[in-house]
Amino acid sequence: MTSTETTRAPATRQTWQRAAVRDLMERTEEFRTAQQVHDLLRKEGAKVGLATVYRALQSMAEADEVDVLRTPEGENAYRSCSRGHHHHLVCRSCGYSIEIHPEAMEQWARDIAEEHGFTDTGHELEIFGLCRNCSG
Amino acid sequence: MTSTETTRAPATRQTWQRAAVRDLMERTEEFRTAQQVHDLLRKEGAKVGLATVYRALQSMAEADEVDVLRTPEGENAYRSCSRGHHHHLVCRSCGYSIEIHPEAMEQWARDIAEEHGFTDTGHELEIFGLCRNCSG
DNA sequence: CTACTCTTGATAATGGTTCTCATGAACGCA
DNA sequence: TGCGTTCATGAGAACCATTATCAAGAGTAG
Repeated sequence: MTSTETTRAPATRQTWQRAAVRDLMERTEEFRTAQQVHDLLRKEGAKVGLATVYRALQSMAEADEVDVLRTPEGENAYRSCSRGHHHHLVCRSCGYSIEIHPEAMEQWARDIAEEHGFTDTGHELEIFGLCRNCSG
Repeated sequence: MTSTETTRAPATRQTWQRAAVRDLMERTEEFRTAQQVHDLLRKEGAKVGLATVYRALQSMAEADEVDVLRTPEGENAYRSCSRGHHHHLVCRSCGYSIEIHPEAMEQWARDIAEEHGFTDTGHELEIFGLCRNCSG
């Protein structure tokens, strides 16, 4: 908070690696794990380190540029998403997913929590199933 | 695969280790990880192996005797619970939790999924917050 | 009691994620 | 444009929860 206008947040540095990760994420519809992203980038010829992919996805998640989802296997999966809080309907076979915005459920969750004296609440909801393609 | 009527399900054998785990779980209200259960048992003087605790909790989860919950840190937490499908309201500070039975939400989740052509759906919902004690 | 088989448990292996740290690249500034 | 500071990178090690291994021990049926 100095008087000069140099008070900008450290602002993550712009590297081609981060750009590559962002670009890849914006080109795909499905959830991808860090390792998958890493593999895909290597296949495209981008020699990006695994740790870097992890870091990039992490900071993108913090910036709400991608959504994080913990798979039943315990891996973190990421997908580029619209801003704001929302949830997903995910195909457990192919990973195809749809964003859902359950305002009613959100309100209900808050109410339930408050009824029991809980504060500072958040929630996580995932609906899994088989999409039309995979169930046919 | 003999022809004799020995085809009964193996029926988990009754050991004091499994009994100890079950007993401990029934005495607690909060979610516990396998490692916590293991530590607690050792403190009580029960020399139970870690792998055994994992196995016991796993089979109890399959039998719906305990609920499984994946913590944000990626660990599995277990808590004895009533039978049937339900969700939890969990204090992120002390682990105190309340079962919730959101029939309305369940129906809504099914509807959303079907609307998008998804079949064989399931869902996971956890509401986290601070309980009265921890937020005071 | 015996025999058979499942369970146990110490330890190794697994696998996703994070840490380490030397090297290299970005950015601010002149 | 050149310099220096500082942050990002990446290869590999470390971490840590969980699972597999397998010999030894305990349950159970007969």
